Amino acid sequence: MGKKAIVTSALPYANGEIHLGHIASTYLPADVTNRYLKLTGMESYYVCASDDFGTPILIQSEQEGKTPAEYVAHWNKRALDDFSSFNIGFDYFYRTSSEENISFVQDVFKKLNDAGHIYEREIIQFYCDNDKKFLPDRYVKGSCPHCNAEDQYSDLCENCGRVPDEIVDPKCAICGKPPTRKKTNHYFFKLKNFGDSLSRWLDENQHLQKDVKKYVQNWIRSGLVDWDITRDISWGVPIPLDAANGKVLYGWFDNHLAYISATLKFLNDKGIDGKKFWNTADIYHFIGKDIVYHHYLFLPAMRLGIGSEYKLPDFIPTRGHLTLQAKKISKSRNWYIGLKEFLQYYPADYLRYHLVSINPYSQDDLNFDWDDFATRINSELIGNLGNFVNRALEFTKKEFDGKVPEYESFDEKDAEAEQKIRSLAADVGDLMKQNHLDRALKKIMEFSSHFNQYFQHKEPWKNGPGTANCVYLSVNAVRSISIAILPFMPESANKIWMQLGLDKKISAKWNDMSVLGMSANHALGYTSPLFSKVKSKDIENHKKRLGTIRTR
RNA sequence: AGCGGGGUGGGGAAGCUAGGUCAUCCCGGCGGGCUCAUAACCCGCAGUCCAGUAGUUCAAAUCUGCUCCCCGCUACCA
Repeated sequence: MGKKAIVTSALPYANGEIHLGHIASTYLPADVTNRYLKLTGMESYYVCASDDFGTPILIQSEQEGKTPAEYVAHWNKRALDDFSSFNIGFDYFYRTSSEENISFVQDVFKKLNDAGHIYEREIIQFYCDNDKKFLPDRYVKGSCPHCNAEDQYSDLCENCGRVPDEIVDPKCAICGKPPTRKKTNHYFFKLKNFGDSLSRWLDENQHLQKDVKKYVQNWIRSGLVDWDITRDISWGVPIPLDAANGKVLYGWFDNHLAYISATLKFLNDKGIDGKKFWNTADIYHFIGKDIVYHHYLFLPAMRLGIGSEYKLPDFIPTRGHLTLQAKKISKSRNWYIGLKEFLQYYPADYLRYHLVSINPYSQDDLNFDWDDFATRINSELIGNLGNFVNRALEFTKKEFDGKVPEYESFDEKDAEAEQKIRSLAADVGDLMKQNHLDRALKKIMEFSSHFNQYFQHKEPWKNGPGTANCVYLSVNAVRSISIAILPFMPESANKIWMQLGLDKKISAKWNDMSVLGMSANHALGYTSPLFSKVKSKDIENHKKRLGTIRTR
């Protein structure tokens, strides 16, 4: 690991609210990682942006009678508000429709074009005379030529799972009228040119997940297809060629370039050489498994295509999708939970705790279950961690006037407890470095559990010999917990810090959690339980809301 | 159809990439303890021999083959 890092996560598409699925696979893991990296003393920045362009946004904004720019401005702000209330701590949140990104993208396009990686070809596209629009695949519906299922998108039949070569009885998805076919000139990116170099990059990068690599290598082996990067619409980055005649670039050509352009804007404004920083930093792109292709093929190919002027990613942590009550998330069936809604019920840290603990470092899907949520919060977060923090601090208040006692010589159990503190930073840190955030969090819970046992066995309430040691070590363990959970549950971490009578915000670094930093006679602050329990009656209500159509 | 991932005590999950020290963790059940702590916490017990089958091996949940059953993905769709 170097000293600098840039952390990004998949860009939220600016046409809807953030829900639990978004944060579970990308934003939360990225945020936890960024906070961890900062805590270890690295200069790490978490940069993100709203993804503003594309046909769905154009059509939706028209239907709402807004300009696309107004429309995306609304969702950009809404996304940032929601993320902020969930303590996703972006260092910078920008947008793909920014001037900086547009000119950066056009510059990349020109460079790729000059290097011979772009060519022009005439293709036939569906065109709707009624809506006066070319219709990309998602906007044509019809019957599947393989299984005859009706009302299928022309790019994928949901019934048989195959990709139709030629959809039967095509209809415009917007107005329902049959489209015509029209010739149009499109620009293509020669992805074929990059098969070997992509394959080599995948082999050489030791940080990428093995299963994802295998998946992508299979794809390369079966032959890459050149990539159509053109859209015949008005809302996008204009292709910087006279002959392009107002055509724009496909959203997936421009959006990931905002990782770079937003970073440059942010760092240059701070007076840092952004390009130099980028090329000497560890680059992390956190994504969900749905966009593996874009990040393991298109994105690196484009960076290779401009001579690796900006380095390729070191880490592309890829995680699975979230299901709700074991069923796929679906907005139209109201089978989803908006982030904003969730935060009206429970504190951000509850969700952060739960989502990290059920989220492995793999492409496996993870399931959000309301009962499981309640159990985990009540028995683990509160019963184990919250209880230990509270009992240790309360006991000190009651029996030692709120002051950390002087310790005496340690017995075997004390020595073992001290050792747990000494090794915590390394134990948890090892897992963090490997991106195993779920296991790291479990390690912290094990630590807390050990101290519950320790406290129980020492029976300090009987005020026998060794009581002072028990309290001294327990209060120190609370301090360790506070630092350790900072990346995961920043609010609770700082709350504990204050209860310990330290500053308002944690100033310690990661390794400080393995130091006995609470010395004798230090006075604790105001203490109170950190969490309150999740009630089963509320859980039942939350479950009922799923799947029912809400009126607003 | 192709590719990928799974099937572990009543429920939910680890472990399996480096085979033995593995049967672990949480919930639930039963019994006990403690009373500092949010009826929290601690201790103990019952229950699986790790989908099935055939192998490799001194040794397999962990490797290989086959069978059955689940699930996900499939390029311009974020």
